Amino acid sequence: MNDIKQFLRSNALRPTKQRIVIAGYLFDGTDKHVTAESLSTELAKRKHIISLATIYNTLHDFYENGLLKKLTLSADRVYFDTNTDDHHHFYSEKEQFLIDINKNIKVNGLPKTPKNKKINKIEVIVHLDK
Amino acid sequence: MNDIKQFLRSNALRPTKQRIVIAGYLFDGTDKHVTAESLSTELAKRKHIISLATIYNTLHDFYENGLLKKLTLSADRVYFDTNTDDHHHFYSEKEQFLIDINKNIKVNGLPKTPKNKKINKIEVIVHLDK
DNA sequence: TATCAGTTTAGAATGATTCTAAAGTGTTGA
DNA sequence: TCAACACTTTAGAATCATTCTAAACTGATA
Repeated sequence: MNDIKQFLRSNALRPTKQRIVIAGYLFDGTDKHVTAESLSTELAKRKHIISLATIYNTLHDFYENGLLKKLTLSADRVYFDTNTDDHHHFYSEKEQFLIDINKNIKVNGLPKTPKNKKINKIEVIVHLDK
Repeated sequence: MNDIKQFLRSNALRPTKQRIVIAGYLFDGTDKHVTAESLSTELAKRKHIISLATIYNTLHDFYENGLLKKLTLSADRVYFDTNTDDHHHFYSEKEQFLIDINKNIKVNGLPKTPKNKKINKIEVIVHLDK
């Protein structure tokens, strides 16, 4: 609890009740993939009712501070990943199935980066099913 | 024109005025990336006013028939690619910058596919800038 | 050429996300 | 300790890409 407060402060985020609850859930030591909706549902189960607006705000605040990764898996919703290490994903849109690939993947044969551009990240998505 | 009709028929798509115009634009021999919106704008420039609903319908019809690839680049809109070969992309969300990587990319070190699943496709997105 | 299934379309509906502006709350300095 | 203020939260409205609806239209076929 105080760890969480410190953790938020150290990321220049005021430790409000809501952020403490959300951070407590997200950063409990196990990797998680969430959407605004799934996070809301999960917190509601735990009797923490936080407005969707705040959930969106908080996910973005955490993302802006590098505490979450944003995943681009399908065009209909945004996923956030608590595992911020370089890693990739197996994904089945049909089944909303999403698992980390933590093994060291190598992408070989990339052409040179376009002029005046820098690579921000390389995302490998292994789509399952169709 | 008759080629286009034949082309559509051979894909079990009735060659309507609208589909002929859209196919004529999309499959003119140069690779293209479009969204429903950009396609609509591009056709309007050519004095072809086609309803957005039809543009969405047609893009999906073409996609379902394997004439287009669907790209998952950002969560706010769907991109379609006339290049249906296996290939990947450089992408800058900020600049709406999108180019094909046609070189033979190899992804090494993938773990084994989850039980009872089959890989549909592997998508590599090289994100530029942030 | 009449018929009908397949298409197109305007406009409404949907659903994720963002915005607004008013009320609430950490933080800080005295 | 507390006043004051900047930062947050929130309900509800707004936005925007996309899908749906159901009525009008049009290729294909006999």
